[in-house]
Amino acid sequence: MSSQPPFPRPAPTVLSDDGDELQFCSTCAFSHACLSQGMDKSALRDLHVLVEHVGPFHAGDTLFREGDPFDAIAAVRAGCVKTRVIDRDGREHVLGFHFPGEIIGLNAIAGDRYPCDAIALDTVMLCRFSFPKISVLATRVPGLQRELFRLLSRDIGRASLLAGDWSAEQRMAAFLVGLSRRLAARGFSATRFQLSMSRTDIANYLRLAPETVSRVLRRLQDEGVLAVDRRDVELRDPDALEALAAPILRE
Amino acid sequence: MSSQPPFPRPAPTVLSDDGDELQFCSTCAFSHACLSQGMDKSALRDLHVLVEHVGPFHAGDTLFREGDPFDAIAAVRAGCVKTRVIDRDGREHVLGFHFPGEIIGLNAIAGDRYPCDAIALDTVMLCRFSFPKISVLATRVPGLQRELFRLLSRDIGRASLLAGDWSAEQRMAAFLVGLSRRLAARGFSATRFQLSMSRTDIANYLRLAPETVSRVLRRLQDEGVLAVDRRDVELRDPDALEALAAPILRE
DNA sequence: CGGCTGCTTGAGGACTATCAAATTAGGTGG
DNA sequence: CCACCTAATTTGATAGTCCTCAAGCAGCCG
Repeated sequence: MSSQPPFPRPAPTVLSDDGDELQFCSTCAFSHACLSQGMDKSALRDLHVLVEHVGPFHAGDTLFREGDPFDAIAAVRAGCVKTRVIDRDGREHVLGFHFPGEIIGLNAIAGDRYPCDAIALDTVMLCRFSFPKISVLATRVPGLQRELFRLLSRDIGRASLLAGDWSAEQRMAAFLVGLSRRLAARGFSATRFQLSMSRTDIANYLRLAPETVSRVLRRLQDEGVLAVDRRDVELRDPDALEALAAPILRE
Repeated sequence: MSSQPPFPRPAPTVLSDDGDELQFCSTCAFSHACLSQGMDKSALRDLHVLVEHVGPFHAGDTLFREGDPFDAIAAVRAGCVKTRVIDRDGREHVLGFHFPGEIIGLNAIAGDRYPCDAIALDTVMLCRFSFPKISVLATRVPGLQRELFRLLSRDIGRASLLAGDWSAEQRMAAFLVGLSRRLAARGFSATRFQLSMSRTDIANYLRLAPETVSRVLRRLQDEGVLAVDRRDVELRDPDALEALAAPILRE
């Protein structure tokens, strides 16, 4: 699964234009946000016409690769996507993890090529939006333009969150609290969830050694804050975690 | 200069509509970029009508403050602007430094308030763009929308640059190389320039202790890479610096 | 069952922060 | 113009956090 074109089309994606289809895709949360930005039903219909549902992808599949020509952003509809770059020395740098409802590809707009790889960590479904088309639509639909500006702007702030010189424990806490909130916002449990990424990926993302991740998790478990069993996590004392993460999350 | 409203208006800013004014303001480089995105002269004129030239501000002046209602982005026309947040423990976190031609306030679009403070480090002049107005214009002028998307997207990538776990020497090299390039792009010398920010600000921005900044600068000077005299810097061996910074700048 | 990969645990060392103090620069008033 | 005061910067000594290296362990799949 390595040299397929970016966002390979599945079997011809014919979008039905009925209420069901609209309702279904609104689970991608992008439409919801657009609605709240003042888009009306007809504009929403225009938006859905230019959506392609792609997937499923499987763990390890590449969704797009650094250097691929940029032509689309995508909303994660199911699963978890890792974005990363490989530097000249062959070292990986994990940029982020993306869950259902979140958009990938926004950092590609500045250039004409994707600046990073996107890799499925489990079974992933996407909603693919042609960027040229959505741009044109955005000129007609102010609510859509506003939502795009909002998404882009929010990612600027997010990117600088982990940039501080926080302790390993604070980073881990912020990571877990962030995960918990994002999953909870999609209707999943806020206190019990699975880590779809490896310890190595977490470590890389948090700029820690894998050994440190392991040690911090053990410490938090010994303190009764967490219960960890392989990739299953239970937040036993969310308040304590929030307190640790507070300076990073700025609250 | 502490409790003035954000972007205080100077004496009534009447913009002449003649060629001179257009030419002058194009030094803010925003217009240049818009032109290259396919905007025509008449659109550019529309853009300039909604610009307010504000300033001068002086070192230490606050341009906007975290929590101020967001209504405008601004292009730095002269001087250097620091953006920062103060966390609950009263500790400062420098988010970035912004030079002529660069835009501040983009990270405020996601909310209705500025998420950080902006502070003049020396004598600063701004071009202020009402965001509601520029948004409306962007729906009519695709080139402007494209440029805004591009600026936002680029900042996402920039924000994650320094997030890695780089050594103090690498961070400092990347900082200096970045400064050199940005200044060179505006026609200033790429090898000799002034640091408009204090050591403490540099340290804070790079997530280092001020003492470490001092030591790294000395080391680089002893190695003949730099010549530092207070806030004057000369890059004596730009290639060596580039080599140090390469993994951070991804080249 | 054996190999493999991913995770955990332990010991030692490197880098940078912290603390303390000397030095220098800049601004102010005489 | 100079002396003084304050803040910024530099320098030195020490300590802490986290990385690196190395080995042991556990789940997963053929």
